[in-house]
Amino acid sequence: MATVHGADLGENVNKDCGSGSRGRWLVLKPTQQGVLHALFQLNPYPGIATRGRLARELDIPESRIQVWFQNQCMRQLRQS
Amino acid sequence: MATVHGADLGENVNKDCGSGSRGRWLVLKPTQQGVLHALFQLNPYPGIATRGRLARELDIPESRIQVWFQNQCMRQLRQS
DNA sequence: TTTTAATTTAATGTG
DNA sequence: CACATTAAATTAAT
Repeated sequence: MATVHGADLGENVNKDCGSGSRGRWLVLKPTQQGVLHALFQLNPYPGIATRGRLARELDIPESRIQVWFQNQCMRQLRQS
Repeated sequence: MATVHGADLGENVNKDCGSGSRGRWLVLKPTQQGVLHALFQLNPYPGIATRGRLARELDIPESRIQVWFQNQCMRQLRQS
């Protein structure tokens, strides 16, 4: 077995996100993705206030909200 | 990277699937995945007739139908 | 924006 | 057809 991706990241694959039922590393649940996607269509560039509220509502750190919106912008652009 | 299976996968990354607007290699569309998943729940082991009909309905080769069902079986088992 | 790393999925090969 | 494994793609995060 060739460990192609054998990166020694140790235990950095967080075990629980808070609401995460499956602790893979960091995966948003379909429900959370749905909310994020819906809000993205309304406003691709939410302010800190909106992000904070959303973070509390989805029970995930604001950092991830911000990252998700950034990645979503890139994804939308690369679709074309 | 040891190419253990000296298979000629070099240029086998099809450029256009026909129904796919983005011909990367071969990705089933959510619609097709939905149909396959639904049928899998009804019958995980469809015969050649059912596979053929499904292949024509989804407009994809029967081979891929068969492979998908095999992989789906594995996935269901590995869930636990 | 680019890259890295983890996960998933389509496909191949073997028993 | 079950099973292991590879290659390509997706996605979260730096």
